[in-house]
Amino acid sequence: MLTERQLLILQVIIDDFIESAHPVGSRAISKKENISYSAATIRNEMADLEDMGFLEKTHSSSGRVPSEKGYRYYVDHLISPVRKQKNVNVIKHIIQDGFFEFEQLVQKSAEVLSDLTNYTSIILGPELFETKLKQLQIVTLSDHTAVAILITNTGHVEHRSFSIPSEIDPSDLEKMVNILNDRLHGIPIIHLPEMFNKEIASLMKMYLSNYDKSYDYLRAVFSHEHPVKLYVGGKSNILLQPEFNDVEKIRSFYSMMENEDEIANLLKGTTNGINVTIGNENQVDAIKDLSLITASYQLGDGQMGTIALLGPTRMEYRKVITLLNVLSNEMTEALYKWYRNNE
Amino acid sequence: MLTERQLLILQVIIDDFIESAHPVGSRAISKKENISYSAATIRNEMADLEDMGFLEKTHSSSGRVPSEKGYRYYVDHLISPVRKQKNVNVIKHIIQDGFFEFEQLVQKSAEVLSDLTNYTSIILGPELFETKLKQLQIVTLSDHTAVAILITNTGHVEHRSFSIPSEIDPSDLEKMVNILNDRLHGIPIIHLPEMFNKEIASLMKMYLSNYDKSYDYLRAVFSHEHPVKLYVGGKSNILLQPEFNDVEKIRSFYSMMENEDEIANLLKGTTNGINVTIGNENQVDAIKDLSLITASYQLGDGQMGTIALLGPTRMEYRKVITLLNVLSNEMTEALYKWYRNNE
DNA sequence: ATTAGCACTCGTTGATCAAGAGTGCTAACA
DNA sequence: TGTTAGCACTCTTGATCAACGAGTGCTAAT
Repeated sequence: MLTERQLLILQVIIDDFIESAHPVGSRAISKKENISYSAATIRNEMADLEDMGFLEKTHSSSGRVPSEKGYRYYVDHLISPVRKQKNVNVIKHIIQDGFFEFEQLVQKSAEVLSDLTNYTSIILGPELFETKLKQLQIVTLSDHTAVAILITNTGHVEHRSFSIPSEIDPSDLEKMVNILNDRLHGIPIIHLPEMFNKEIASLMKMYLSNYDKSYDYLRAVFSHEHPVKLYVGGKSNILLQPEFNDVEKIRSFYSMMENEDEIANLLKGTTNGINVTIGNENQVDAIKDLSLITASYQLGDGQMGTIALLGPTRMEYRKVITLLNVLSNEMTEALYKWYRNNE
Repeated sequence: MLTERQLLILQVIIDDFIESAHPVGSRAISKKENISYSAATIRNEMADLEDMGFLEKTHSSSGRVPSEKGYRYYVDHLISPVRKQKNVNVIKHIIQDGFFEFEQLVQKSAEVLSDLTNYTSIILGPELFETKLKQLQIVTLSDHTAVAILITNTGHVEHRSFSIPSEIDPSDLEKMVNILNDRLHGIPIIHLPEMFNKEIASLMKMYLSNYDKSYDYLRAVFSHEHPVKLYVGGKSNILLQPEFNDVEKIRSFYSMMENEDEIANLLKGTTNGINVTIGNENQVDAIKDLSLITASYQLGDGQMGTIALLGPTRMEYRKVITLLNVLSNEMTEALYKWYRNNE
């Protein structure tokens, strides 16, 4: 168990290191306003904290650096009650500025978040558990081509082009759309793939040429795996962090960020509320020396999306957690207002 | 005027430097198979080439490095007639593998291009000079919200959500859509903004609430400025180039790449055919030490898009030019087939 | 329990030096 | 006259080393 004083010292050390990125020594700590002990005393405490695994040295006679365990303790116990930040108003302002589309709101939020923190922000669109198909439309562009448009009750629109075999009569196509609309209207998106497999496939086979591929594409549109869209902000902001002074690190970071699947994996399985994973706590290798903070937002009827910030383990946890809290609440509220009338 | 021998030496030096990224010395050149002169002779020629501005030294006793003028001459005169590359087949294969949508084709192409070269690829969607409005649809999601969908004759789909004032009757909305469709069908996209200003604005004012913003958004959709979409591939590939061993360089590169407007600016005003701009020939500051190679592709009736590769001035010009040639031709052809029937 | 003092450790910085790559120039050569 | 061998010179790179400073751990005094 940690004493009062150890708690204080640990907190001050981590705060200092988060700000300066330099190992912090006993003398520097003893000079802080709220510290009234001599450097020697601090040294003893630091040695103890190191024995307990909260601190580390970079070399035998260096100052101390928080270990992952240290950060973990800091996040769990030492972050003082969230106090108002100036930035909060920025976020509120952005969100309440009115928006006309989900995408807009999210993209903007991602950028603001990254600018406020200099970390990389990732926002995962809501998983559309309960989104329902509102309407399916097929617009023919010519005798041979058409575009299928799928509209959900939340205003999400997906579209795919495909070609029509020459044997087919446009009226047949129309008929098919009617049938599809009839059978699929109001069906939760998540159930569309089954519907396809069971009932619709045979129908499509009759009417569409190069059935295989058209089928695949339409299936992809309907599948709930696919339309989980990713919004990333400030990928280059993270380069401002001194941790990224190594080209090799930058490379591995960017090549991970180019792989959407991997990022989606990162955010998968995040629970409600704020969630912090530090360094090796992360499952994905590429970010084992980074920290990820996620927050979820709700979409009216329980659908969930995720906001996240990715930065060095030496992260401004306090600030980030506050911001994510505010943003997720604001987003939830704004989206609630926006969608509340949608069936 | 350059002598035969100087030409040969210049070419060999640039080829060597492009491959190795190291300043090349006289001894190394004299050892090449197709060179039968001694190092001393080469040195004399190199000094002359330097006097003429085709070569540079990194310091007083270093080997030579091509100057921008050198690269320019190399690109204009020394690139041997394009010979078949293995990679050509890769491209053909990708393109001819069939595609169902423009976006898919383009995104895939961008990735392949970047993978084949280890440079960053940028593809600018076609400017839709002659694209015509095929259909406009408004789907109501609820009493208060609706989504407008705009479909062009090329299968491009844009959509925007907006809110409906409570005073409006759905049938009125329907009426409005009918009117809009009536007036706008077949109108080239490029003319839509005027149409809006002149005729449609007053119409919308009657029917839509928060008219100002809805109007702005719909206008943005219709405007031809906006839908010039950008596809970027392999942003992290460029980090493999030894030129990018400096964190500051990487930062400036990435922050430019995050700014779509700036990239669009880069590619604006490119002419038909292949175009190479080297280093300071570029107008945009952020890439004054890079080279940009662009190629245009056609969309059936003369609409034009641009494919580009961005890399260090020490670029494999020969290979890149070949690839861009092939790809732009293949894209033009594929798009021609794809769109040929669209009205 | 705290702290002053001190010896010790280790990373950083800057100077020095040798090796190596490459040049420019001169003089000899075909 | 064009080409080449030879050599002195330049500059970068990498290694080595000493001085320095920040910081620690430990001991002894308060």
